[in-house]
Amino acid sequence: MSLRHALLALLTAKPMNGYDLAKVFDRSVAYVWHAPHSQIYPELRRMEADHLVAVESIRRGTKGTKRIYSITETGRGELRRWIETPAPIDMLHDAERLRGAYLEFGSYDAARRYYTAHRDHYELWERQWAVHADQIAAGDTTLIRTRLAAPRTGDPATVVAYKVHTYRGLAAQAHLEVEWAKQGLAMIDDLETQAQARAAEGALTE
Amino acid sequence: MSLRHALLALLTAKPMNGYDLAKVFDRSVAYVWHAPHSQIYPELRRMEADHLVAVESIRRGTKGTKRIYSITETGRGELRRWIETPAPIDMLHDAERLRGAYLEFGSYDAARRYYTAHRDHYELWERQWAVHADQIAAGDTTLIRTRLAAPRTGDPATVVAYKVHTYRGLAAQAHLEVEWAKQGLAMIDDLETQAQARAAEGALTE
DNA sequence: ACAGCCATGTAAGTCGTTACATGATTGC
DNA sequence: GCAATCATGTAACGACTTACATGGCTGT
Repeated sequence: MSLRHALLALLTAKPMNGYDLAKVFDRSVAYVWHAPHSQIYPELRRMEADHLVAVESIRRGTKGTKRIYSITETGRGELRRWIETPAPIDMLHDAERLRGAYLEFGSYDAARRYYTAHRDHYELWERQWAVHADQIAAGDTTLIRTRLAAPRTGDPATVVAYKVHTYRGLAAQAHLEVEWAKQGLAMIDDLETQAQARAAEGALTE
Repeated sequence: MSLRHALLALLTAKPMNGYDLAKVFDRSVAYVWHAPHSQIYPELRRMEADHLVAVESIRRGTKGTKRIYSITETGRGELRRWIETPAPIDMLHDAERLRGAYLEFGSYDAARRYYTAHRDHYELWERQWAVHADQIAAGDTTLIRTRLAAPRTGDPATVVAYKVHTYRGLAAQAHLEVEWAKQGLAMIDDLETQAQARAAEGALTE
């Protein structure tokens, strides 16, 4: 139900149609939860059926309609419930780490490619998360400004602080990932030279 | 396809039936990738259909049969391909972090519950990952011993090193999560007292 | 007129979750 | 005889992915 709550959270800033929601999503929530528009549209329909959002349809040309969603009281209640109710942390499904634990099935070069890609990936995300945290801290995105200006938003310092702490936390995690990958690369060099040394010794003994 | 590769990796140690595989899974791969037996049995059937594993059926009572799976050459090829081929890192779906970014929809106490649960969760996992890494480093699990004794296992030091580095990495990540949660708890105290101070000031001014 | 963005979807397939279901063997 | 554990599944549902599909509006 994460997508649902993410969309509700965005709609507390202001009413939006699916397209705008998808765009705003990509520049905010997507830093923790990715979703393509093909998932957003049907989810909004389901949320409408569950009365979490209300829709205003606007004609567009002869056939098309633009659907503007706004959060309902039921929707706000669901957001509150979502945070107030303790939620078990999901079971682990770390495909990346799984590959990392079984690199022995490939060559040393494949292992190097793995760690290099890992390092590059998290170097990128470290920057992105850090920038995003700074932007929120500075009130420097349209979304956060709209959100803080919206009625019934609680203490602005609190709203900002939770997000900043989350994204700085992610940046710190990413930093550790980068360090881990670099150590991995050094480790592979050691493993390979040691394996070669043993192979050479074995050849002499034979 | 992670489950598939995890099962193949386990079968390089020795042939096993679904039940044993599920048990061994829980004490090894499950530290990075969770799967219940209800997923393992059908997956093994599919892997058989794809010739990644071969089966020996053994009668058991009048009706039951025990199915012992072993990895085929095709299966070993698939493991190699899995590691040799660069794989894109999955899109982010971090439900826990999403909740963390939107704690403002609940009370300060709900936020405290969130961070407390987060801290406890990762304290547990930090210990588990660290212990698991140590056990592998010491060759102290049945699986790793069987694996190292199995034919066609490569350099034992390499096999062990990849896993130890992975699990120590996870332990380090978990440690950071714990620190992050503790900082979160301190942050909430600050936010709440500051919000109360502002509320009191507002009351005076009115 | 054409490109680029606005706008909304559907469809097929894969993977994972939770709950249900059944029977055999072993040790006490 | 009974409990624990061995052993193997099915079913319904929910969530996510990738690809396909269609048409409107806007500026040059």
